[in-house]
Amino acid sequence: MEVKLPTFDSVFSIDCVIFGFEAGELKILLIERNEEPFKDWLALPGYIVEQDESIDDAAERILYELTGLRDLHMQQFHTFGEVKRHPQGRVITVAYYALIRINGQKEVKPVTQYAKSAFWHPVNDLPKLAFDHSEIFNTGFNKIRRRLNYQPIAFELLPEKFTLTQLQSLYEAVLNKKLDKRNFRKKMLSYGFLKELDEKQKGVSYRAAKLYKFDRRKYAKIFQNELNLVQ
Amino acid sequence: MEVKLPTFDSVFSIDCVIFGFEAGELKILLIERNEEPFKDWLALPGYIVEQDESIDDAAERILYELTGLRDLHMQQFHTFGEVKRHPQGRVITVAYYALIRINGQKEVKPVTQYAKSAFWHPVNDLPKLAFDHSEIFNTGFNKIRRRLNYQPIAFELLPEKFTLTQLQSLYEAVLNKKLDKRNFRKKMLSYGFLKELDEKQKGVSYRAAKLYKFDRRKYAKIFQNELNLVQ
DNA sequence: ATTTAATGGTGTAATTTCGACACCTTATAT
DNA sequence: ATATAAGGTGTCGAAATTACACCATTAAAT
Repeated sequence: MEVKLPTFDSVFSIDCVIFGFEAGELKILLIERNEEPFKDWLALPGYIVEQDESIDDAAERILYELTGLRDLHMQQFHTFGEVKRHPQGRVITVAYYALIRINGQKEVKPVTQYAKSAFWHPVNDLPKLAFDHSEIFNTGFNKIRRRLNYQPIAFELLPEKFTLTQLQSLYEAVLNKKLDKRNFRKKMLSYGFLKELDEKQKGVSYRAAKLYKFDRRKYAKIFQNELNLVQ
Repeated sequence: MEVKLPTFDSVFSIDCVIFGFEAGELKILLIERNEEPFKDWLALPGYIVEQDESIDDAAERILYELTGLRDLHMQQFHTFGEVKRHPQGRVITVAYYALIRINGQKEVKPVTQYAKSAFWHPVNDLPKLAFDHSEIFNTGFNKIRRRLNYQPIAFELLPEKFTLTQLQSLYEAVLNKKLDKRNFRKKMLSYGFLKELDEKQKGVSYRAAKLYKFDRRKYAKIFQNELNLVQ
């Protein structure tokens, strides 16, 4: 049985591609839709912008309502405006991304009923998503893959204290290629924005690695703008 | 006397930052507005997206109507969605840029009455623009400045046949720094996508320079993606 | 015919960066 | 004590980058 739904005119919406890194894998946040169209499908967290909020504010609000996550540093990356991208009417959507630390984050959980659930899903094995969300994801993934090379975004995905091996495996996951351990360490340390801590990794059944911290102040001092972080 | 104007609800618009290069200077296309608000102000070419056209199509149409230019390769670069950015209501605008050859282009001239005139203006000396168009311009300028380093966009701004000095002065104008002549030539030629022609510059009162052409095919063969074009 | 003015066009050497490559060390579990 | 698993480290050749200065060519002016 098909449900007949009202159509509407011009609407702005926001869709979010939220990246996280866990167990050596890059993941994104998906929701299970609880509304037509595409009820029960998996989708990117997204919803409609209100009249009296900026799109940046809307992005924060919508992500919170659908996942319970707050205060992420979201960044707009592309606007999708094909006429038929939404079956019910003209919806132009501004896509945002954010990078977050999965560990230490409480469980993600929708606050509204528009979504049944929210969860992390590896980027390597994504199902078909609602609307044009697969395309939105691909565009966003390409953006951060490139940005990884000239902006220090990796550190937003790692815990505050991390090992060089973790950092390297994050680069390898995003760029999808193996990097040389010695060259990677040499280069990363040469920038001078990694602060070596007096602490070591805990709870591993092998030699514990030194922990490092990203020193945002030093980074800002060294580079006004940006740099080539890898090869 | 103040004119009272109707307000409206959610509206999408497009604004265009069209770059050109002439007489060693980088320029953009401005229009003189013929409508409230900001009647008589200078502004970026821009207007409202129709219900039944994609934003990419709208960008092409609007640019044509306001400047008479057609078939440019326009690219979206950012969406501006502050609540108060338009005095009459909620207008979210998607900004596009394009790079074009000014020479050989017929004079730019609006086709509709929304604009009184359209003309090229050097980027170094821009007046205050209507709405948030100064901010839109700055964002766009930063984008192409970065893109110049890894994509062959310079050739869209130059005539089809150009000298190495012209190419260099374009890079200098966009990056706003002096480059070394010998190193610049060495590097550009080393890529292998510049085709040396059997022709020379004409009409100059000094030694004529060799002309070159950008070989798009070779470029595509050599680089699947992109590269660092300068230092 | 000669000179002047303006830009065209070219090479080398020192330095830095990149990339390939392998082994010993340390901590834990058994 | 031994096995296991990852941590951590240096060198050398190749390639890329940077700094740097002078002669050549053309047209215009004299």
